[in-house]
Amino acid sequence: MSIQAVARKAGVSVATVSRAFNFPDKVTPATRALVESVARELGYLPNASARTLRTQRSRVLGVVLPTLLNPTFAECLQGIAAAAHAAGYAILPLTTAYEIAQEEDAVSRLIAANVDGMILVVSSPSTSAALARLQAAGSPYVLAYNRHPAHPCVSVDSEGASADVVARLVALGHREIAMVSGTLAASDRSQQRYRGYLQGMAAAGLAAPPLLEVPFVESAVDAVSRHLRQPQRPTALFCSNDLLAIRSLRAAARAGLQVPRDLAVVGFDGIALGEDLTPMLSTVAQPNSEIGARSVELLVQALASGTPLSPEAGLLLPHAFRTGESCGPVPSTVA
Amino acid sequence: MSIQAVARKAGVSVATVSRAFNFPDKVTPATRALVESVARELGYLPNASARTLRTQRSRVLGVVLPTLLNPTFAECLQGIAAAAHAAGYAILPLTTAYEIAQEEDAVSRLIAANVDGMILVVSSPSTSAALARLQAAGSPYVLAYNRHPAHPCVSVDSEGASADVVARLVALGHREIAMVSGTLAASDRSQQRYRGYLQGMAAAGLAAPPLLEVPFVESAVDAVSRHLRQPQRPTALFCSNDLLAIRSLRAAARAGLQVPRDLAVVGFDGIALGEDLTPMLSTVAQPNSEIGARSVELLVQALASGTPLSPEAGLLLPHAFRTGESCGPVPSTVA
DNA sequence: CTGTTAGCGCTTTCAA
DNA sequence: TTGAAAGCGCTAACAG
Repeated sequence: MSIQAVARKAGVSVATVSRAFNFPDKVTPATRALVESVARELGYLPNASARTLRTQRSRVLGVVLPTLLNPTFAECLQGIAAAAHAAGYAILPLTTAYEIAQEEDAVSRLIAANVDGMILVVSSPSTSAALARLQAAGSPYVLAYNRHPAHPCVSVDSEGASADVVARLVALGHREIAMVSGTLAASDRSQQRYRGYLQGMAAAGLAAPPLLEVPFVESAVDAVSRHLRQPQRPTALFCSNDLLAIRSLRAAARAGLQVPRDLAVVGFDGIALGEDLTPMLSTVAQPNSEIGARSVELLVQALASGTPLSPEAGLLLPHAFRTGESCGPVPSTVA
Repeated sequence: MSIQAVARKAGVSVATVSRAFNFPDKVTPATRALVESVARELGYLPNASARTLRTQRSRVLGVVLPTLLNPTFAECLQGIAAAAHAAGYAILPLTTAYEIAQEEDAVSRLIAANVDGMILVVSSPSTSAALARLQAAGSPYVLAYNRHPAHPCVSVDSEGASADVVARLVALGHREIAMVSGTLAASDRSQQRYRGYLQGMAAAGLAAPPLLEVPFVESAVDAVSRHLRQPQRPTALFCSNDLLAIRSLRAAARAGLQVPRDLAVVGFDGIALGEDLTPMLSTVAQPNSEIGARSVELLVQALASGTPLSPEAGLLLPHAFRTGESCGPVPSTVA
């Protein structure tokens, strides 16, 4: 079903049909009505590939995310999809499984797909070849969750938030506060969060125990519960993300510890599911959906104005400490 | 960066460049090497829109899902993406938020995007206008999770699995088994699961209490906990999906009930996160990723052979009862 | 206000 | 084995 068929059946030229769709007020109401009715009758839908080829604009935004299996990114994508739709853009999401090689591949595929711009969550902005390629191609983009002075980013102050978490735990009487993280090298977020933790500990005059780095998330429960069985176990666990926090909750149970009575657990991300757990997860809630939406807005705005996005255009969105039930005062017997 | 530029720089015709990429053995090794090196040098990437326009094939598969906020579908999409990639296809996922109008809209957009085929999870196959439109357009498609004799579907035996859950609960001594479900009308899966539950109850000679239908998932905890505070409360809850089961776990705690000591809770879906909860969720585990992957395979196969997919080509994949910790025998004081 | 036409980048006959 | 050229469906000058 092509524009030709519609034109023929309506007895007008293809240009008129095109105008009727793209610039409704450049044709007489009568023609427009005629074209519209014929189009509907024929079930005509403009061919996106042809339009893209001709206009050099696809009205598609590429999205590069680590994984959709972490609800954080699923929530973010939700926000991206909604905002993009509202702005008249479609999205093309690709996942990288936290692998650098896949980041590059994703960017290539998106360029080949003629996306007008991209929103990406990369592992590490400073070392990303994918970003270099993007900049070289002059393709507009925004980083989400990442934070780097040389790129436009939409994120929260992970470092500050993490330091704040430590301060809260300290205020609750905790002094043995350990941090649990996934592979530090896998994401700049975890590095920032760890840095914030160290700052918080230093600010409280506390010595930070070694980071409990859990390379394979699958084995997190084992690793953490083993750690919790040690005699000088921490009284509080600050986890680099909510998925890890959930596993830590399980690790605590496995080690015979009751949360929050025997152990405080705090996460980071603010996934919706955390609110449904028992105990409800205490966490640093990021506005995941909004991070996505604002990224889109920034990008769309840049696309409309033709101005490339400068790093200064980036946004630092507010986070909130979500007071759940997995975090309480240190037991007096220990304190 | 177009094929023209590569051709010019390599001193060959565009046809040769095209062949070097699409039919490497239709050009001499020397020409191929030349073309490849020039292309790499120039950073040439074939323009997908142009190719699609010319060949009438996009090598893109459309995907229509209710939401990515339910890990079930995120896991499924993961499987779809992997299988599609392996088969040389890209995917274009769209979510409908369980709204019929959005299903139609999604199908339209995917048709306009020239997808070669679609995988969809619809609300109800028998009443879906989106499916009717698809069939009219002659576009190949597979339904995932849905089950209907008139369409090719990849799913599990929800009904049988649900009846089996009831049988297991009965074997554990439960007689007061209630079912918790989202809006029944919103999905054929919940209807099948409810039907299976009723069958299971009937088979055990038990009277089924009224279905506890929770229209708004947000209020599930309130609704269920209220239900659990009634004097003649059930001793076991069969939840139509894992998200509801997680909320029921919370509702139980809210009602002062300990799981599984005072109440058994069983879910349906088998989301990965269920295994990390405490208590670990007992559930009917569907092979979510495989459901996606097999759907792709079916579709790709049909695309390759040019044969339209018949309803009989559908697949019924095996499910497994995942024995977690949220489900145990009925306490002797009650039995 | 409407029509004619060139051409976006690519693949694919058809000839050489 | 390679090249010339048509044309996929659409939009945007330009002309009328």
